[in-house]
Amino acid sequence: MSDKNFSVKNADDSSGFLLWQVTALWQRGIKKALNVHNLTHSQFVLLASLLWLSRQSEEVTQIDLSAHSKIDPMTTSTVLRTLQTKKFLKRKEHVTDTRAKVIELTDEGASVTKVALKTVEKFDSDFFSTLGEGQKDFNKIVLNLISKNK
Amino acid sequence: MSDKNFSVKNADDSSGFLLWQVTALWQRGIKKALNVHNLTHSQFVLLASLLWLSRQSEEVTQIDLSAHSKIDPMTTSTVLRTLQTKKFLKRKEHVTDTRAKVIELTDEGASVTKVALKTVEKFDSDFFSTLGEGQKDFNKIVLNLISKNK
DNA sequence: TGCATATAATAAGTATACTTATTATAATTG
DNA sequence: CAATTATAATAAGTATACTTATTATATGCA
Repeated sequence: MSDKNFSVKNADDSSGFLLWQVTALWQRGIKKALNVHNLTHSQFVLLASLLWLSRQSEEVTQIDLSAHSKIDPMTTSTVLRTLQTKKFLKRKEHVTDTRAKVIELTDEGASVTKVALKTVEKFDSDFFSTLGEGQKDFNKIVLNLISKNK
Repeated sequence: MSDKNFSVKNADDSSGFLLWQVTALWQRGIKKALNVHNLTHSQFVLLASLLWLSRQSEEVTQIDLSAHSKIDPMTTSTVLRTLQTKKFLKRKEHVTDTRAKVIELTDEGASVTKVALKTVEKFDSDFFSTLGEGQKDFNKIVLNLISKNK
């Protein structure tokens, strides 16, 4: 069963493959959980980012949202327009920077986001519950990976 | 800075958000690394799965590849046709099950896969090197998450 | 055996996620 | 202050990743 083409005996020894698989599993779960709110995961992330950033700043732009959510600017633009169509947010002209758009949650958008936050937090709580106290270690490891690879 | 809508003080305490972010980082890196072979990550995963499964079985079908790679059957179908166009594999009629297609690597496909495997292993080795000996723990944790959530 | 059920593949449609290139405008600096 | 450089947004194009529905065929069991 050994093969010089593969450095590991089986896929379960490949951190990359495992990371990819667990994320796919997590994404499918989140997708189903958010389905009841008629939101995709990216839509939710941008809404939650907007809710978060709106607490500090009056004028949240698309690039602010892209930076905070880590969703690339083009995708951010596309998803925000979808969310505008759904009437969850408004995109206005920026007062001083005419290149930029100021994004604001509508009342409905804020409301949906807050409910969806509970859904996602519940899902995550369940998904990672098997880690128990080890969840803190998991977060530390992943944060380390992120900081070393960005 | 506290807000009853958010259960955590910041996004760095959310395992789900962290998982999503590190995977996005990993995916971007893999994408760039595989770019020199003119392969996407999904294409690579299916090719590597095919190389792997071909060692055990004469007749590897699309559903076999889907199950092994965890890529859903529809996406598997689409990606395999792209790989067929690239002449990296052939899709033949199954002898006994006429619903199924038998997938076989071409010589070029096998060759590309083997080189790409080295590229991916090198990338993963670098990406996870910061974990040091902790990589085994990481794999264990992730395997646990996968088995408990599937 | 014959039929209900399961399975393999895929068509069509929606929504990311990325790339490169473009437009418009800001900001910096010689 | 004019010229260069950087930035915000997005058009166009490619490739997943998923959903629901369909077609064809295989399989299990009464």
